[in-house]
Amino acid sequence: MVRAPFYDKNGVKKGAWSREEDECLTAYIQKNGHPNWRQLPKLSGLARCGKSCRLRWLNYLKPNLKHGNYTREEEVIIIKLHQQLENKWSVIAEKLPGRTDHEIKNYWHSYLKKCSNIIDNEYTISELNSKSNDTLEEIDSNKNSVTPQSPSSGDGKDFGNYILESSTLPKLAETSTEENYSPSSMNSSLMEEDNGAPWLGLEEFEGDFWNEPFVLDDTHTTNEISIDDIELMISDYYDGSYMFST
DNA sequence: AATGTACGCAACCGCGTCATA
DNA sequence: ATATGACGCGGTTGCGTACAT
Repeated sequence: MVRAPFYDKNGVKKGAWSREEDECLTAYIQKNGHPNWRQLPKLSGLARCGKSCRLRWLNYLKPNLKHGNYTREEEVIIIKLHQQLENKWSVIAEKLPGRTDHEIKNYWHSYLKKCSNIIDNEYTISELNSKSNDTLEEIDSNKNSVTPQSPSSGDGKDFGNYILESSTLPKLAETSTEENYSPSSMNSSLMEEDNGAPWLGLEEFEGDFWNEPFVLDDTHTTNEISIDDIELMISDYYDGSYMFST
């Protein structure tokens, strides 16, 4: 799924990271931190460029990162923030604990972009929050014409099996071999339990997310964030008075 | 069963911004 | 005030997987 490892003309390794490299990088950073990414490969003994090390650490090795299993709340937040902020992924990521701009960006391009077309700027965040079921059924019928697909199932076609077959953690547990290993397994003990099910299969998806008034569910997010918070954050962002913080 | 196609994940690349000398 | 280096962000690309034909 990822690029095969190779060495460039300068002897710098590119492509997929091995387990040994991940362990080396993790151990070094946990011991020494990362005051200088450019020097880090030399000091840690990795044949990578600093940029690559930084990317690997921030997006995959850093503790407490969540992978996959986006909650509905997270998805709606991403869609609505993107509607207002466009491609400011780092800003959006700050409001989703455990998510990285990189992952959100990928998720957007692979899946949410399609969902956002359904809402398509017709509803404000507050409107989404207060829609009656009748009105949301209208959105639902529009949604059916778009036929969104599963984001994490490899090919996006087995949507109905999303939770059963592509839920990230169980899958990683099964495939954490030398060849298919994922660093997420290394961090599993550090990751908070992910209760959130993005969709409960196709049938429940159709009758749940799109038919129920949007209510942020605190059980799925570590940072409490309300609809009002989002709108305030967006308006403050544009007038320069909002300081994004975690 | 073999081949083609679509898609997602993970990595790389280029450029803008910031800090420092 | 300017030059340089490092970092961070957003866009793009490559490859593996799964479904369709």
